[in-house]
Amino acid sequence: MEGKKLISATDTQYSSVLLQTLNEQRGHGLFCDVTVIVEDRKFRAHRNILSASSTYFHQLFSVAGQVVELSFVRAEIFAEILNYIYSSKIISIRSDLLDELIKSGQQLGVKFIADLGVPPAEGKTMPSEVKDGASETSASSPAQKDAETQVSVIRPESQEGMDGMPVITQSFSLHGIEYETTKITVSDSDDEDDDVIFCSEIVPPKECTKDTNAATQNQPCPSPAGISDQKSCGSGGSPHLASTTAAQKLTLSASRRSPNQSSVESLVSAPPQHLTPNIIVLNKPQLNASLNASSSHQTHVTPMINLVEEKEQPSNNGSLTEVETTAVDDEEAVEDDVDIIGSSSPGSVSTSSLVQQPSIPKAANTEGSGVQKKQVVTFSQEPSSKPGDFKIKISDVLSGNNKEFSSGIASKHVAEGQKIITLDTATEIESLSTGCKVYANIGEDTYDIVIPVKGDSEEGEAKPDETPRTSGGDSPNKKRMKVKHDDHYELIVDGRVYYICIVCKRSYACLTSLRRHFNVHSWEKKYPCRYCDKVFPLAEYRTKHEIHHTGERRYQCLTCGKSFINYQVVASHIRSVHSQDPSGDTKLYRLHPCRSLQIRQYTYISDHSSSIPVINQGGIVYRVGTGKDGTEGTTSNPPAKQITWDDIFIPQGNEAIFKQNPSEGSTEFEFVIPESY
DNA sequence: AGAATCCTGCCAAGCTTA
DNA sequence: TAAGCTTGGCAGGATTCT
Repeated sequence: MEGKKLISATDTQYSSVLLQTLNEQRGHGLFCDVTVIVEDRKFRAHRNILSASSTYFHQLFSVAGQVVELSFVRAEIFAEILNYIYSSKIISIRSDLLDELIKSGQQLGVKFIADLGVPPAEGKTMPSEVKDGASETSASSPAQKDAETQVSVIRPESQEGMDGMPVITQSFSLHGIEYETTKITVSDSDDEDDDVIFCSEIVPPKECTKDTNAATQNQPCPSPAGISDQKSCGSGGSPHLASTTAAQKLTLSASRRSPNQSSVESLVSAPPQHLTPNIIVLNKPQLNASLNASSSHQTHVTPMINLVEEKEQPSNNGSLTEVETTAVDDEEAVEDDVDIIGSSSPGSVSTSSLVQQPSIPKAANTEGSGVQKKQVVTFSQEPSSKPGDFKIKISDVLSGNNKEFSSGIASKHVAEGQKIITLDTATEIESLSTGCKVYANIGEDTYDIVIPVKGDSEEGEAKPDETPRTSGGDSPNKKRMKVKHDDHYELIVDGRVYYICIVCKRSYACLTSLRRHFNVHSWEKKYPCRYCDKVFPLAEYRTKHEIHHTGERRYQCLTCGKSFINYQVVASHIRSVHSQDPSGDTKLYRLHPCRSLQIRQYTYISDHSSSIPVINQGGIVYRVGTGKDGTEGTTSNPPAKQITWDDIFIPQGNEAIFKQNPSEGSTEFEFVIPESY
């Protein structure tokens, strides 16, 4: 059959064209399905691309949602990395950024960039020849330090055979060159309509003082086999993909904290297998912070390693300094319905790790040294458990002696004693949460986790309210359940439930408080000042801020009649001038109604006049018909007549027109602050 | 030191859903 | 229509900034 031939054709341009097209799409935000938040910038991208280019993203996207936040890389650097990912080029990056770029590349598992850190043999100069070999030398010492130079780094296609090693072709001084050629300005689109899921991390990456083995970083589909390659970074709590063994990680996080790693326990990386983190390290939540009503952003590492879920490496824990764990079924260790992932240093990508938030109370800080303890937890799956419902039982928790904390070092709240959990972890937890992870304080600094009931996962994903009372309506598609509210964990301390922000680990007694707080992370809503460019994550912040623009003085001292801008000032005035306690039983000040902007968009001013003023988004006041003409309640259809605030605000004489002062009667509320953590 | 901002428990009012 | 949820204001304190 001589007539039949096999013909092959290769489009040599295809890959580059494809990449270019993708880059263009990225530039237009087209088909972007992930938003990476770095510092204040949002980068839209395609998760497929990122995951194919970065081992970090590969793991991260196994569990993360559509929005991830990176805290270990600067926006400027990430932009370069992203440009590389979408263009295969690094063009004219300033050499003084090279170190950082390389480091970030390592952390993100972008092989090419990470390999730039392989020190050239000559050290200082940027050789134009191909570097080679996956040297294991320190990545932290990339040679170039000249801040005045820029370096163009390209990787000629002809170098394919070089196994991906970067080729630095030029080194020259071009300080003035703008590197915008390939820079794509990703629109900071506020895709609030996106089903945005926030994934954040507050843990600064640990320095990887040792080198990461560049040659092994690029594992698009990391497998356990690749894990060991990262061990070299262990001492530094290595960044990306550091898949050290559990023991290593624990040892790391426990015993070694890089100085710059404020507050944080290193995160344990998840196993490469998607959706199945082997290890979960839970740091002590910030319960103490909020419970102590003070949060200071202090660095410290609370020593807690509270829980480790480990898989297939049971033997590793033998050397643990802090925790011993037994393996637990890893199924759903990170529930896939949790789209909010606290992603820490890259190593923790796919874990549902809890990270010590940066703002750790001083108390927690100091206590660190003292609280460190071994904790032995074992997990058992109760027979009655539903699949996926893992109970954690404490077989032994070294009882910490709180008294030790009262030593000088110990902070206030520590001195006052930590609350020690007394509940039966498994049972109480089970009764309290169905939709989210639950932690229980199982020791003075140790919290436990219960994996969400798998059976509920279907609907649990959309279940906003995890409280058990959501009895009825199991319809998975309840409109009401629209939002994924996996923004918190529940922490049970002595039977009391606290809501722990999944991102920063702050604890809240009220879920609403947490929800409100969470916008600080997600920025799902923004509250811009109408007078300046500032934007606030909470409406109240904006309101208070705007007061400074308007100069409005709503707080009036009843004793002398002076008006002040806020409570603090009037309270201070009352204390200092009148030597009285403003928070006492008798009202010593009057709060006049807000004159400017505090009327909700959807509220009316309950005036009896024929028309009702309404504030629209811009703070403009309109009148709308009172009738049931359908327009009421909506501010979106601004009716004709515009009025001013003075039209609706009656500059009171002295009689409090607004008796309504929610604070009245609310000031006596007893804040049950759970012990003095 | 004072101002500005942030934090968090609580509340009330409006909105949504069953 | 009731219950649950969302939103935003308030108190009172803490923290950060100037």
